Amino acid sequence: MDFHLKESIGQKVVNFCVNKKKQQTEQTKKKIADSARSLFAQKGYKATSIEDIVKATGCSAGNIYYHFKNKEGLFLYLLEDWNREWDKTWLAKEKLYATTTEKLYGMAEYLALDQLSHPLTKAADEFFNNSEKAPEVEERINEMVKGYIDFNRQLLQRGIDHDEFEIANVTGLAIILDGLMLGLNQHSRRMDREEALAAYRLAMDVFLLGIAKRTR
Amino acid sequence: MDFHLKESIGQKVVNFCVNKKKQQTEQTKKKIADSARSLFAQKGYKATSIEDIVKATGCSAGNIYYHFKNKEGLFLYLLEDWNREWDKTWLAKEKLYATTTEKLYGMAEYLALDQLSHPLTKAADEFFNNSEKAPEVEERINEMVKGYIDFNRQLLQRGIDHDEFEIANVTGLAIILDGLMLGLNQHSRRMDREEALAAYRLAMDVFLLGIAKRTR
DNA sequence: TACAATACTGAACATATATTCAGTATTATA
DNA sequence: TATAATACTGAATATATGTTCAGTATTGTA
Repeated sequence: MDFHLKESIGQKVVNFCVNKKKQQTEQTKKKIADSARSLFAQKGYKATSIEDIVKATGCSAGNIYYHFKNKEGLFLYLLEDWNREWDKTWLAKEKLYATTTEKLYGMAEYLALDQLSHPLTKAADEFFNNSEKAPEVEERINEMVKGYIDFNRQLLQRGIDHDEFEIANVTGLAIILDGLMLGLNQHSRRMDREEALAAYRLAMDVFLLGIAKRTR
Repeated sequence: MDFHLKESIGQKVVNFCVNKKKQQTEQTKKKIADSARSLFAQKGYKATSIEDIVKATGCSAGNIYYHFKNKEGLFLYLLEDWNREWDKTWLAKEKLYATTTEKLYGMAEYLALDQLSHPLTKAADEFFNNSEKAPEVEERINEMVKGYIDFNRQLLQRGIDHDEFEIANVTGLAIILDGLMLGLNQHSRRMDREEALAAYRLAMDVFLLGIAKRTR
């Protein structure tokens, strides 16, 4: 209405206007991400087409490619988003456990439930194992795997420092722990909630007994 | 040369002729299976096209469909062939080990090496996790998984009978053992021979300590 | 030799599906 | 208000690829 107002407030108005575009972008990006996540979870990576996402979001194919580099990029975004979410949730949850042993049981429980409510894991497996990916994507995946291993390694190291476990090869066991969770995840798809929880707990029982301090 | 000879020998000649066709079929089927196995192992399931197999074998697309129902059927054939091979090899190997503990270490070692030399596992994972499969195929896969679990269950049960382990939930542990091997398999793809062997051995160390009889 | 069954060919079919791009609409800037 | 930047459209592109089928060649049968 009054253009002098615009100038008098200056930067603030500009920021507001810029934000309106940023806001729109964020909103659209989120809408695409949410639909895509749900579809990937239901149908898997390959089986979910851009067309599917177009139908689910109501926005055009071109718009998806405006916000994401390509299908791979969209999926990577979801994976990284998921990792961020995990870090956040875990950081809050971790404090509730006193010992590393308790933390590991807590992690197992969370994984059991997260995987059931969050079947993106299935699509992730498909994506990780699919051999037709760009080198940069391969690299990004390697980093993610390294991150998971490192997470376990640090957890186990703290357990050693607190005299809970007796471990010589920490990295090796970090890999084994990840492998155990990874393998169980596949089996948990054929289980209901209670079975999955029991399986993860049992796995952790065995793992912990396997690395427990021995009484000589 | 002499048509009377044909008649005088009778059934034998007939069989010989029938065999010539059967022989041809077997030979072609094997050629296709071998090429396909190698391609699936290199490129993965989805990434290997019928066209690829056509080029590798030198026979036509139609011929592949003459011998196998479709691409899924061809892959299932390879999986079942692999299972048969495993059963045979294991049956021979198993006798060399006295205790179940030794058998489990033997199994781990074999899996570590087999998976390296036999990267069909990667394609198998892709295939198992792919959600676009016919119901009958799904069923066949479920049976295979059941078979793997049952194999472990029997192995563990024998260990219990011989007082080697202390296990309450045999089936649960059979699943965990399979999951452990499955998860390790994924990681072993990023390892060389020695690393993989060490990882599998360490995993079995932990697993066995985790289910060992306790001294009270 | 005539007929039947089996083994095989390869082009055509059907279709799915990631990606681009010329153009339009909306919003920011001066 | 004019220009630039950003957000978006949707049809066209490009192409890959599983599967079929009419027809041919080889082998078995009587």
